[in-house]
Amino acid sequence: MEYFIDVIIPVPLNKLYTYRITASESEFLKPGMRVAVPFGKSKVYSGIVFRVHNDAPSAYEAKDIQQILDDTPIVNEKQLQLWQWIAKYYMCTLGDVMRAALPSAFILESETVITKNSVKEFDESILKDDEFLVFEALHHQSSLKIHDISNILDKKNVLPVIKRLIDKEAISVEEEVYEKYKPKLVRYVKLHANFSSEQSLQNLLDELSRAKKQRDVVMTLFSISAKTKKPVKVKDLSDESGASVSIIKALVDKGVLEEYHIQTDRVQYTGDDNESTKNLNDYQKAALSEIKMSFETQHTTLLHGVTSSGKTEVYVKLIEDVLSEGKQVLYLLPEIALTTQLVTRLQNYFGEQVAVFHSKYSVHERVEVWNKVLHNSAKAKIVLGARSSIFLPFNNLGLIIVDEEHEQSFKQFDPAPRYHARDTAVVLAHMHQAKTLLGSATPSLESYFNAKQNKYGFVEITKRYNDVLMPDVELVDVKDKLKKKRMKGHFSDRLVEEMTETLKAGHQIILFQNRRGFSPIVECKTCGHSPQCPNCDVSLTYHQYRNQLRCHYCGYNSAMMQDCEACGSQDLDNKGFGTEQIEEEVKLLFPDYKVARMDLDTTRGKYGYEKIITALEQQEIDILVGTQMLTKGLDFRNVKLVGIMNADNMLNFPDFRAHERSFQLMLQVSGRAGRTEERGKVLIQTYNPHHNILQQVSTNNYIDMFNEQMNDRYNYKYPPVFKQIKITLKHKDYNRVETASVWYAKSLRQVFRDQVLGPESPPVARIRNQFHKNILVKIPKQQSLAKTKEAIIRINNSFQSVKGFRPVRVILNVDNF
DNA sequence: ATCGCAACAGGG
DNA sequence: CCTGTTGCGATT
Repeated sequence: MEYFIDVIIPVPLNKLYTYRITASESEFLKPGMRVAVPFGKSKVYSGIVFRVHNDAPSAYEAKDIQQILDDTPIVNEKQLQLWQWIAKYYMCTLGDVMRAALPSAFILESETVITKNSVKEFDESILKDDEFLVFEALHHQSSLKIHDISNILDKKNVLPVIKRLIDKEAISVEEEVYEKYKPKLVRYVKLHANFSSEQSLQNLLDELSRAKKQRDVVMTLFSISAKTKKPVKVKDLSDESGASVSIIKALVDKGVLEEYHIQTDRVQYTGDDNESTKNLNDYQKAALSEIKMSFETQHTTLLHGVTSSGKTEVYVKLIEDVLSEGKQVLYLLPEIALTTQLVTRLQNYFGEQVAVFHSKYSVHERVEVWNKVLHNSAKAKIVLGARSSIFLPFNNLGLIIVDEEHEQSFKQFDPAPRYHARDTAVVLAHMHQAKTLLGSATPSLESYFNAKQNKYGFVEITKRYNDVLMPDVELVDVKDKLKKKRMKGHFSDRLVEEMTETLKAGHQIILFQNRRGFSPIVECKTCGHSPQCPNCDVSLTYHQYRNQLRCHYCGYNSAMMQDCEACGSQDLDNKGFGTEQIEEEVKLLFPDYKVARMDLDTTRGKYGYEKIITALEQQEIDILVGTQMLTKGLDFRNVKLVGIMNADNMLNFPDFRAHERSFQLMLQVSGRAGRTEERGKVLIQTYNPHHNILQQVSTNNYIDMFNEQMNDRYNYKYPPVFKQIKITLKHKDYNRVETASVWYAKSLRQVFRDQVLGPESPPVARIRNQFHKNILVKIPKQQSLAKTKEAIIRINNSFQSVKGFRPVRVILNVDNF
C-alpha cells in the first residue's frame, strides 16, 4: 500500500499537489497540519495537508515530503470547509485563501543558505574577483544568505556567481526553513538556592558589604518578593533598585542570583475587576427579546438601531448568554472602529475573555491569538476583530456579531481572496450552526433587502438612548449663499454663526470633508495646464503642510512648483478643496480655538489615530476637521455641531452606490452630534439642497431612501436585485488591454448576452502605469451563480491560452461592492 | 510565486 | 564573444 497527501501550497495555483508519505506518517498526518514540501526547482514551502489517501497519481511520480511541522492540526476541518467555500464563491485559489487566513509566521519559506566546503586545501587562484569576495566572506562567517551575498557584491543577481562557485566545488548550498514564531520570554531572577538558609544568607551579605550597589540589589530583591509574593522580573528589579542591568548580570555571573525565563503573552489584559453589565432600557430589552425570538427561526438577523441607540449593550447581553453555554463569540468591526474605547468597554464586562485581532498586530501577537482560539482557551472566548478574524480557528462558535454591517471595508479588494467578511461570516456561522447578528444604524441595501425578503430576521430600535433627540439637520444652499456673497471661503454665514455659538457654549465641533490634502487640482490660470501623476491618469493633489504634490493612487510625490511647468506663468490656481484647506480656513476664522485634523495623513503610525481621539475626548480640541474616519462609532459627549462642508462630491461619485453611501456617511457623521440631553445640530452645505438623498438625510428617513434606491436598482439591474461579477484587465500597454478586453467581453456576451457591460475604462484609466479595463457581468436572481462562474472560468481559460493575452492580468471580483 | 532556460541586446 | 536582461513554461 502506498500513502499520499494532497497539499495546499500558498501560491496562486489552482491545484492541490500530491506528495508521497510513509505508512507511519499517514497514521500521524491529519488534514490541517503543516508540512514542509519541496516545490519547483529549489524551493521549500509550508503547505497545509488537505487530504490523506492511497491514490497514486498516474501522470507523474510524487515527491516525498521534507518534514512535518506540527504535532496537531493548526487549521480545523470547519476552516478547511470555509476555505473551500471562499475559493469557490470568490473565484480564487485555495492557496490565496491560505495566505490570507494564516498569520504569516505560520507560512514558512525556505531560504538558501551558503556554506564553505570543508576541503582542506582549496586553490583560491581559480576564483574570479567576485567569487573570491564571497569565498573570503565565508572565512569570517560560517554561513551566508542570498541577501548577504547581494550586499557583499553590491548587485542583485548573484545566482550566477553562486552557481560558478558550486561548480568549482568551493561552496555548497542548502535550503533551510525556520520557525518564524518565537514565544516571548521574560527574564526573571531569584536568589540562588545556595543562599536559602539564614546562615549562608548572612555570609553573603557580609561578603557584599564592600560592593554597595550589589548589596542594594539583593536587598531590593527581598523587598519586592516580600511585597508581591510573585516572581521578580529583571526589569522590575533594575527599575526599583536603580541598578543597571550589568550589575544584576555581575551577580548572576557570581552565582548569587539565578536567572530564568517564563513564557508570557504578548497581549495582556491589565484591567481591573469585571464590571457587571448595564441594565437595558425598555427599547433595548424589547430588541433583545425580539432578536432571541428571531433566532429561533432564522440564522441571521438584522438589527437596525438608530445612531446612539445603545446597540452595544444589546450585543453584550447576547454575548453573556452565548458564553454561559460555553461557546465562542466573534465580534466583527471595521478596522477603524476598533478603538480602545470599545475594547475597554468590553473588557470591563468580560475581563480577559476578550481577545483582539486586527491588522496592526505583529505576526507574533497574531499567532498567540490564533493559538488561544484554536485551543478554545478561556482567554479568547470573545474575539473582537476586523475583517480577517473570520479566519481564526474557531471550533465552537455560538454567535457572530457584525457591527456597522454596512461598512464597505468588510470587503477585501486588493489581493485575492476578494471576500466580504459579513457574507463570509454568515456562511461561517452556518457551519457552526451559530447565529449571526448584523447591526447598523444605516443598513446596507442588500441586508435590508434580505430582511424584507425574510431571508434574515429583522429587529429595530427607533429611539436613542435616554430618549436623546435626533440632531436637527439643516441644509445650506451654497449656490444661493455665493450669489448673495455670504460665503467666507468654504464657510457659509450659517455655518460660521452656528460654530460661533457652539464654541461660546463650550461645546465641540466636527467638520466633515471627504477629501484629504489641500486641493485636488492645481491649475495654471494662463494656459490651463495642471500637473498630472506620471504613473496614473489623475491630477496631483496639493498638500500644503509639506508643500508637496501627491498622487492618491500610487503615492508619487514631488515638490510644489513655483510656476507653471508648461508656460512659466506664476498665476496658479487651486481648484476644489480638502481637509487641509478647511483646517486652515477654520484657523483663520476662529484663531482662539484649537483645531485639529484627522485623515490618512495625520493618523499614520500605530497610535496616530488614538492620539487624536483621546485629545478630542479630553476636550483639548475644539474643532476637528476630518474625512470619513470620523464616522465610525465614536462616542463624544461634548460634540454639539457637525458641519458637512460639501455634500455634492459624494453624491456625484460615479458608482451605483454613491447615493446609498452618501446617505450612510452623512447620517453616521450626524450621529456624532448631541449624544446627551441637549439636541445636536447638523449643517449640510450643498449646491443642490433639493436632492432627494439630502432630504432623506435631513428627515432621517431610511425607508424612503431604501425604496427610492431599490427602484433604481430594479431599473438598472444592480445589486441587491442582480448579482454581479466585475472583471478587471490590467496591462502597461494600452492597446493590448484594449484588444484583450474587447475579446473577453465578446466571449462573455456569447453566453450572457446583454447582461454584459463594457469593456469600459474606469474614471482613472491608468494606475501605477497599468491601464485598466472593466467588464461587468450582471446575474439575475434566478440564474445559477455556480453555473455562471463555471462559464466565466471556461472563458477565462481560453483567454489565457491566447498567446498575446497571457501577460494581461485578469482580476475576477465577485460581489464587487 | 519563483526559478531556470532560451532568446536577445549591448559593450569590447 | 561575453555579459546581463527579458519572456515563457512548469511546478506534484
